[in-house]
Amino acid sequence: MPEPAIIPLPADHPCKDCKVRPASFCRRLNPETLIDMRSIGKMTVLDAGQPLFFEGDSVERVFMVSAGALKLYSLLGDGRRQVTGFMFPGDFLGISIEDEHAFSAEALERVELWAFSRKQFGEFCERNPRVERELFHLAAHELAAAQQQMVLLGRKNAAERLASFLLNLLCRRERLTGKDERQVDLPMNRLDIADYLGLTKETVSRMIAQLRDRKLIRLVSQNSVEILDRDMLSDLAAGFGEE
Amino acid sequence: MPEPAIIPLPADHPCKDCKVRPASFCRRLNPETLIDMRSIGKMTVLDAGQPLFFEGDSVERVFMVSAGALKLYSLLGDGRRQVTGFMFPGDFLGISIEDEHAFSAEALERVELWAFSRKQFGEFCERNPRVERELFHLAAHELAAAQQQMVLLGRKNAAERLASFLLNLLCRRERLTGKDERQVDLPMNRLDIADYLGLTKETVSRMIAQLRDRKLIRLVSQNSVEILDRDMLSDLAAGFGEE
DNA sequence: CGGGTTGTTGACGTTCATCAACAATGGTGG
DNA sequence: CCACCATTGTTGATGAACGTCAACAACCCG
Repeated sequence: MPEPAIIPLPADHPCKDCKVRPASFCRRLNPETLIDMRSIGKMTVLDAGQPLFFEGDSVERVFMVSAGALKLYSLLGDGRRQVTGFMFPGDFLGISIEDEHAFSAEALERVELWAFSRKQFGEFCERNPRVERELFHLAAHELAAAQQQMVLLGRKNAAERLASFLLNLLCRRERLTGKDERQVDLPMNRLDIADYLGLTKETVSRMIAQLRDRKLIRLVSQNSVEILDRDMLSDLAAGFGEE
Repeated sequence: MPEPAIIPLPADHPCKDCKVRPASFCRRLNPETLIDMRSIGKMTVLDAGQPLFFEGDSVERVFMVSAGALKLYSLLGDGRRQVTGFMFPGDFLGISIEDEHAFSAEALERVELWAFSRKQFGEFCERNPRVERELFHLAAHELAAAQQQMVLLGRKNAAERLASFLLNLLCRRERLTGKDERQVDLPMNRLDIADYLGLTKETVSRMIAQLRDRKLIRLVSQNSVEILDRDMLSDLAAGFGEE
């Protein structure tokens, strides 16, 4: 099994469009912390479609994504689904004060994770006081992202939701690679996107087509989009579509 | 100016309907911590409608609500508004790793707050190592609530949103009073509720009327609701409406 | 190649938004 | 105490955005 890569803390790369402010870029723990953690971590691999845990499962382990992508989701009583987030390399999962997971997590593609038992992780936090603060920063970043998603779900129309989503993915990719990007890969399918944006897969499909026809994006393939007009897309995402 | 009351950490009062798990009840700091903080806090009062800060303002102070209620909101480019939360006694505001507020805060009624300068608060955290952990718990609770709100905004219909909202307010009230309650006060107007639930004020009005006609609630006054059938309301809120 | 899965497009329906009129409320001053 | 008026809430008629259902097309992996 390969040694999982250390995800570097990116330089303060400005997130051009998603309006997540610089200080909130602490989604990743800093590299020193990660190196220390290496000793207690255990590598785990999931194939596409495999669940990592379900909503309601007891929280046994903490994970850091090393490669691949996952989706997080909750279900309503009659089966309606809301995807509450996607996880990419460097992201943490399962850090919780709760005893039960508040959502389910499932691999979108082959995923590599570092797994830490809750106990190990707790002890590690004891030994490394700064971790507590870093965890708080992680949570604060997630919270800021969640608030933006509330604005999206509560007040944006379908086209604006798609634009926001694509720009968010672009920014996350840029944070990973550390350079400007024009292309976004979509490891999730249309239904996952729909359940993330509070739409149906048909509407997602139509809106992608609309953005394509408006020459804001180009479909490199079904699961890869090139951003053609980032400024227009950004204005659209922020609710300046018509003015 | 009156000494602000210390909000007691409620006993592990089970939140019957909102499905927020027990461990996440740490929205409030524990009483000892609060007593320590008293020495560095400064009392502030706002009248109804007064802003506490705006989105984009630099974060100068940290607040704890002592009496009254506030709303938090974000705006889109063309003025569409999403209320991202309401704050009640015991809740913290402005704790942020960011230099700018990510949302605006405005008093719904007369509000009393304890204010701490960021510096003072930072020093206080240094002197009291457990505060860091408590802050993490606060953030984790907010995050869990935000994820539930995403499910609401993404996948619930208008009646389900209203039901969830009323039960949430009921649970928060029960946590404050420490006993079972049947009645909910609504310090916010219909437009605020609408902007919180991703609806219009007309739809909010109609849905309140619908829940009243279905005998799930009773309107004590325009701004006060009695919960008549908590179980039915809870099923409705959780997406078990028709089954 | 071929069949199952996923994505796209069209026709139609439903839910909620919009617009408009009216009713209730509450604070103010006569 | 009540009349007045601004504000907020309610209700109805209509419309638009998005959901639903269905058919078809593209993709993918053996």
